[in-house]
Amino acid sequence: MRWNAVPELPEVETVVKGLRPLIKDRYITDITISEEKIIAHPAADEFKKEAVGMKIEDITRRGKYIIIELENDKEMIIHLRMTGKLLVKQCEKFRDKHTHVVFHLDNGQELRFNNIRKFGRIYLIDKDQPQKAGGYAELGPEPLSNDMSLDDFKEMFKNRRGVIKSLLMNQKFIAGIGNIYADEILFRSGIDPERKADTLSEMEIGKIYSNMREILKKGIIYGGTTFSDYVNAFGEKGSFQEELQIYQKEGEKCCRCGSTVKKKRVGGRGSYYCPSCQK
DNA sequence: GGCTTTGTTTTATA
DNA sequence: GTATAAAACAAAGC
Repeated sequence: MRWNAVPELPEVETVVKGLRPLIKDRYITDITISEEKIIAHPAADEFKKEAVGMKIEDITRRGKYIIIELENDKEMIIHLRMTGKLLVKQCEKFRDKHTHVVFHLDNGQELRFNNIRKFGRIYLIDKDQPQKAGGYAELGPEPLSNDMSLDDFKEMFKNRRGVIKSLLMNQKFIAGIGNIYADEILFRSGIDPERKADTLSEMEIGKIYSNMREILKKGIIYGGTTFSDYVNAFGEKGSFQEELQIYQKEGEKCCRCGSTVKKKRVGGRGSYYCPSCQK
């Protein structure tokens, strides 16, 4: 069976860190768009007209979005969705068939947007128009930000009563967590993914908070999770998959208690959990 | 060729 | 207006 590793916060952070020294301060000399639907805003010809000739001032991350800051207060917002990659290669190297957009740089290298399923999207916006980039403007707080204390996190649970896993994956609630890290956070917190948010004790919310930060940080240190598709800016795989304790472990023994790991659908998503450890 | 994969958006409902 | 849940959608691989 093949597994697609979807870029979540640690994977996107790894991509951004890898790309920064390769593309910062470079100029975009041309853009080749072979799949126009990837360019979500503005229209492809307009996008090209506005971005060519621009200098890349920096590359950063917000949630699962990559932000490439350009001159004149413009920025490119990139979402990899499933199976997305951003790679830098020499221009003469072979481009595979899933490379849909190529940014030609002034040092002869190429920044390539590669997306097997074509779900990823690229936006070009003015900095003061974030609402034009999909859900980018509505993102919740960054889970690793020092501005979000445990008290702030507890406060966010006011008026929340939905299932906890769906809440953690809700980008408006908190930014950057997807299916893999949500399962890992809840397993290590001993909480069933279907628990309603308004049944959680303060102590349980505290566990989620600390496990969330610890696991996401660890994911970044390990360079993200790779099953088959996700790679960093150099085409290298991460190693956090070796640290996973519950995700994709159906039928295996729980590493904590030894009982069998189960899988169920929570909010329409495949969710791995230990029935004996997670209540 | 139907099913699965996930993140986001849309729609419906309370 | 707000929160939630369910459904739709994107496309490719097996």
